[in-house]
Amino acid sequence: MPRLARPATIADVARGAGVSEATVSRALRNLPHVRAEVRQRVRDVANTLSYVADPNASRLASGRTKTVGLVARHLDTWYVSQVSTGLEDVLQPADQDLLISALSTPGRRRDLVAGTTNLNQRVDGVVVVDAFLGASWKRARGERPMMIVGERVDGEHTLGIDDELGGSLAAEHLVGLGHRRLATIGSRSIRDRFSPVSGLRLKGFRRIVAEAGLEPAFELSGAYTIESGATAGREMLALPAERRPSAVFCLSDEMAFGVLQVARELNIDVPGDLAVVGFDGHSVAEAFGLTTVHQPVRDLGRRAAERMLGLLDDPTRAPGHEVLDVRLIVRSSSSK
Amino acid sequence: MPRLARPATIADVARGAGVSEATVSRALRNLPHVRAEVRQRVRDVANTLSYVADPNASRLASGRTKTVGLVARHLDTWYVSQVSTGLEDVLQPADQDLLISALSTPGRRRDLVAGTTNLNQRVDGVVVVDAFLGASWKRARGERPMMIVGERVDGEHTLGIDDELGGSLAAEHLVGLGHRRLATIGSRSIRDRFSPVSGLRLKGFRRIVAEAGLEPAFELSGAYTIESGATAGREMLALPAERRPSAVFCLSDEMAFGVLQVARELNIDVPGDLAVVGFDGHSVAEAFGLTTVHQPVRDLGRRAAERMLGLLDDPTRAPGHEVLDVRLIVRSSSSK
DNA sequence: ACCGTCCGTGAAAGCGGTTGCGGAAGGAGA
DNA sequence: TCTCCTTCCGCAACCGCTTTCACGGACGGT
Repeated sequence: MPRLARPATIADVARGAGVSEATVSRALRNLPHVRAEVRQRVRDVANTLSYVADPNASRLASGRTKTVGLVARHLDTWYVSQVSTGLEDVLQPADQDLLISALSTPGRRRDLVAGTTNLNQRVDGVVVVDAFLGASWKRARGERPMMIVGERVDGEHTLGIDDELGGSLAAEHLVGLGHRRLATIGSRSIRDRFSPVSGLRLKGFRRIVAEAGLEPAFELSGAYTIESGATAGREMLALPAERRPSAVFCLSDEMAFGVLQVARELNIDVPGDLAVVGFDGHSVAEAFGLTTVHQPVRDLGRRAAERMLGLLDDPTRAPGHEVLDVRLIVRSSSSK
Repeated sequence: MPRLARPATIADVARGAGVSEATVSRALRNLPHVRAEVRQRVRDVANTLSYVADPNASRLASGRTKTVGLVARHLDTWYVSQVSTGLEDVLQPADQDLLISALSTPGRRRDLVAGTTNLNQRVDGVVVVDAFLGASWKRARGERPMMIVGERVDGEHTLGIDDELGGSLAAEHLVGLGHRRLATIGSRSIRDRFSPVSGLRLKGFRRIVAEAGLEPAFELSGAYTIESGATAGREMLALPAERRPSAVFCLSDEMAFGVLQVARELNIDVPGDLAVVGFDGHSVAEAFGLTTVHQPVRDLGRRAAERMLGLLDDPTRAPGHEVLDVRLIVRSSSSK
């Protein structure tokens, strides 16, 4: 059977089943007011013609796109790729497309508003990840439902982890091991551009450290990349051994990888001379024995998709924040 | 100025500029047969109304979707995420959307045919990555242009690296270091499901090894994941030291990570007791000092997108295969 | 001057669905 | 038997844009 040059249209199905186009439309979408027998006949005809409604026509007519948009600063990070995989896990079975849009491409850098308005008429809802909302978020949302992953914003539909708890878990672990000279890498200030996530992780970390009567010896900034972790690590480890921290908490696993790299280069024993704790539960963390605060990133994506589907169904659903579990995974980078 | 509840339509612009809808359409798409003065006036009106053509209406009317599809077996691999980033690099400036579709979601597993037909009427062209084509590829392509990344298929538009050369680079390096007992991890047979890429890499490796009068001591299979690398590594390293290989070539960096993990667990010195070479140029390979055959994955994505744009412009363009460079990056996992 | 071109523009017919509205058929209640 | 609902289904009006075709006027050539 040769492929039809042009795919079948609803008119073909209607003709084949001896009903009107309207009835075909209703039958195939499981709308009421169609006799069971007719519905089945329409289905059969549609099947043999391998008819599928043209999504564009359908979108135009109904106004619904059956697509959700994902906007992120960067697409090539582990975190974003995990979230989008989680989204697909539930979106695909629900017959929803996923349209991905980065805020920064080599050429230009767009803000969140531009990024989401770019999605106008293309998506029914958007999930925002790894793109912290500035003052402009209200405009950004526009008319359609929006889910925010990784950040808590009151009055919005958000989803994330308890970052402060995560930071405290790392601190408890290191303090419990007897470390007194502690460092953090990630973000110097609570107010910088990586807030609020960094701020919360640091807050939790500092709280435990303070309760132990200590204070962090170093607080280095970092951009969550391997490279920036290495840079911070180099700065930190250039000090003479007695002034060096004995343990470092990196706000992302990738920065921790950078630190491990530098430690290896400088022949500094991990965990003997330096204990390292990361944050994320990156898929290669286990391979390198990195102790880390694990967050269920793929599950964040799944859950975000589920709630998005709910919102598409009923946009008036009350906003709220949902928290998924974090846990510390102890490996050889912090204790033998 | 409050946001309009309903976005402006082409009729609004036409009215505002005192021309017909047809002229607006032509003016805004830079088609000929519009007086410069009129074109500018239309642009201005469109701007103040912040009018953007509804993509669905436009797709329906023109038949072009301005979207390219990406199909892959899995979305959460480093390779795919790099390729898609490269695609976005050039697609976004060209005002093309990228629609991503996985062949395997938790629920179901679809074949390539189902995967691409799922994209029917949604995309103008599809790029296939990490999804080796079986006998069904002819049907899979359907009507629209298709770019294949990472595999060479005669008569198709393909793009990749010289996998055989890559394998030989790894072998030359290890043989040159004096290793005599060599192992490979990746794919036992040239005919298995990871062909043809694995087969070519192994072929290149074996050729050099044979030229040195040797033959691989072990050829273990692996599924390109960290986990499978660890499994193979455990099997290989369980042997007494004198029967163990002194060097291993992993067909992906992630498998190499698994091997490094096991080596660390077993206190086997790398590279002293075991040299490890990977393949890919994974972003964390440097952090862990992994010697690897680097392939320009993001560039593969960029180039694939460029050629796809060309194909969309002129689908009759002659098919062909294009090869990007690989190079060996020597790090501490193979030599001090 | 006359005619054939070419340019700029508008009218209108789709593209392939969705949906409000009304009519016909059939069953329930009086 | 006669209303009055339901239930099922078709008619036709969109949805917002693209594109073919026709037409008037300007222009160049003879």
